[in-house]
Order: sequence, then C-alpha cells, then structure tokens
Amino acid sequence: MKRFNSSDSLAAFISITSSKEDRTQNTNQGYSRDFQAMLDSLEEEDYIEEANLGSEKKRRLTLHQVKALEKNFEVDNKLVPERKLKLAEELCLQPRQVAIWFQNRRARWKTKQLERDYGTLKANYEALNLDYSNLEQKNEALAQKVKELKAKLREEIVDSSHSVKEEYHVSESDNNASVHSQNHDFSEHKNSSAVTKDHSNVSSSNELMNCFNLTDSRAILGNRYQVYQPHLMKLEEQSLFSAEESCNFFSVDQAPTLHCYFPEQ
DNA sequence: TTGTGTTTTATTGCCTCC
DNA sequence: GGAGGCAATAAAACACAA
Repeated sequence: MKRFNSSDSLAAFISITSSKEDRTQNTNQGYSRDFQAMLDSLEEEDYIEEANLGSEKKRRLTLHQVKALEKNFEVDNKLVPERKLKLAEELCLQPRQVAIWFQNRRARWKTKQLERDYGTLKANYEALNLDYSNLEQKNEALAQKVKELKAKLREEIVDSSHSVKEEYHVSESDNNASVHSQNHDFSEHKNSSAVTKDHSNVSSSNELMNCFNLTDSRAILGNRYQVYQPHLMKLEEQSLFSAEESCNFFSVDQAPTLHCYFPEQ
C-alpha cells in the first residue's frame, strides 16, 4: 500500500476509503467472500491511484462522518481540544478537518438563525401593520362623526340666533314700552325659548352640545348687543369652529384631546 | 452534455484571549 | 506570541434544467 506524505493526501485517502466502503456495500453484494476480497483490493488500488493523482482536490466527508459530526454539534457547537482529537480519531479525520467542519457549521447555523429572526420580525411587523390599519379606519370613522355633529351644531346656532333676532324686533316695535320688563321675560323663558327648542332633535350629540351651552347662553342672553351684531357673532363662530384645522382633533400621531373645546382645562 | 446556481470544504487575514 | 474564532472568499463537488 502506498503511503501519503501530506496530511491533505491522508485525509483524502481516508475519505476515499470510506466512500469505497459505502459503494461496495451498495453494489457488490452477492459475490463470494474471496471474490469480494479480490474486487476490494483491486478497487482500493484504483482509489489510491486516484487519490495520489488528485491529492490536491477536495474530498467530501462521508455520510457517516457528517452524521457523527452533526450529532456532536447538537450536543455542543464549540470544540474543546480533547473532544476534537477524540472525534478526529473516531472518524479517521484530521483534527483540523474537524475544527474546520465545526467552524463552517457554526457559520451555517448563524445564517439560518438570522433567517429565522428575520421571519419572526417580519411576522411581528405585519401583525402590527394590520393593527395600525384597523385603528386608522376607526379613527377616520370617528373623525367623520365629529364632522357631522359639528355641522348639526352650526345649523342649530344659526337657527337660534334668528329666533332671538325676531324676538328683539317684536319688542322694539312695542313702542319701547319697558326694556326692563322685556329683559325679565326673556330671562324667564331662556330655558324653553327657541335657543333650546331644537336640542331634542340632536339627541345623539347631547354630550357634545353641552360643551357649547355656556357659549350659546352668553351669545344669546348675556349681551344682547353682541347677539344683534353680525360681525361679533361671526367672531364667536370662528372661535368655535375654525379650530377644526388647527386642533387636528384626531391626529394619527397624537391621542385626541378636547383642549380646543376646553382651553382652561 | 453543458451551463449555472448551490453547497461543502478549505484557506487567509484579522481579532481576541490567556 | 500562540491558539482559536470569525468573516470573507476560493475552489471543488454536486444538483438540475435545457
């Protein structure tokens, strides 16, 4: 039998002989023992020749060697020198081959782990994205509702200012009989007057309406001159409704607050 | 059969630790 | 300073479609 000088050649030889074992197990069954021995010896010479010629070439580890290495890797993916030597001896490999195999195996494991982590992160992101979309839809629905309620409220205030104006004209044409008594009557009926008669029509917006009760009362009852001066009324409305844009009531980035409706709070 | 992409084995260079 | 780990890379082996 020829001897191998370099460690690479030896490793190649070991690999080849192992491969030969695998192959003969598969293909040469059924021959007599003597004939089989002869075939083996002939084949071995061929493989040794092949190994000598191609000693520089890489040789893959046999299935048995890979399985044993995998099993050891599962136990511990790091090698201590004693274990490395023992494994190399058991599997007829160079200790360096074992070390290299573990190194490459760790690299493969790391790549797989990164892929797994990426998959997990991706799944989490998708779930979060779905939640976000749902919240955004709810947000839009709520914003729409607020818009509708504001429109109703605006209509109501316009109606009530008209009612008060009419009442004023009636009292003025009463030959200025008694301004004092007029005020008294008005204040007595303020709760049942035209100002509040339409409130029942917007029962769904009662809570929101309450936000404006004080403002309504002041506009209508507190200072009559203010009520009858259109430009002042306009200012009042602006303070109530033009905040629509600046308030950003249901901003996506910020939780909604009622700051624009309750400045003192 | 051959071209091409993937996997496996091995090398190199750098870094860290004892 | 040597041993060992890691990242990057080369190169051989392998798989597979055309």
